[in-house]
Amino acid sequence: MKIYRTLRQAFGHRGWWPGETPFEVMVGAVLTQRTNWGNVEKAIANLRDAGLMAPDALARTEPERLQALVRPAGYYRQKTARLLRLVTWLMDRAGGDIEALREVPTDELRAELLALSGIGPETADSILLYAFGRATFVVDAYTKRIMARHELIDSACTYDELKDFFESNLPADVELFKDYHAQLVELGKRYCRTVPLCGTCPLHPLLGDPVRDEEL
DNA sequence: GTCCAGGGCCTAC
DNA sequence: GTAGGCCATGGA
Repeated sequence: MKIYRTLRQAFGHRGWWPGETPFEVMVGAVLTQRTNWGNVEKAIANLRDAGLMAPDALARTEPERLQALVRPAGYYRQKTARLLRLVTWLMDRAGGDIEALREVPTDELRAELLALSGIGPETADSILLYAFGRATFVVDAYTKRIMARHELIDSACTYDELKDFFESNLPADVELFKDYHAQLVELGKRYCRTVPLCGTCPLHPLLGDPVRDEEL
């Protein structure tokens, strides 16, 4: 927990995923794919203003209308199709009620989400962690970049390998996983965009001190 | 004007 | 199995 403690000390608790409801978090997870969050917020506001931030209403919306609302988030044709598939799944599976999925095992839900075209590992795990409250670690571009730059992982490792690396070396705690991922994104945004290895990065002082798996 | 964001899919070798 | 192209908008 050395890395986590260091980040948390630097940035404070983040907890993080903007969204008024679990359903909005789920929608945001699709809209934010390869997209700046500022653009996602515009699309979310459009959906909210149109009264479509609810599973049943969204599922019944015409694709053409949805495309116009989702447009600011980019890739709007793809994202419209992805949102409709996701919300249709939620309606079919649980009548649109995320709470009703409470008894379903996480692995099962993950497999069902991944089976939807347009929902890959990161989007599925974001939904599981931040919308469904499951202890699933989310790996994103920042996570991989940060871990590789600090030579904690092989830069060629896969999504699942990196996810397992975190999950097998941390207690399976939802709040910890949420905040840890948020911390890594914050670090990535501030220090890990262009500079290969930045001396002012809060993790920098740890480098002389070999970081072992259990010190994640 | 150029770069690129909290991915994922499809196609070619 | 993996590299490369494609999807699209808006802010720096």
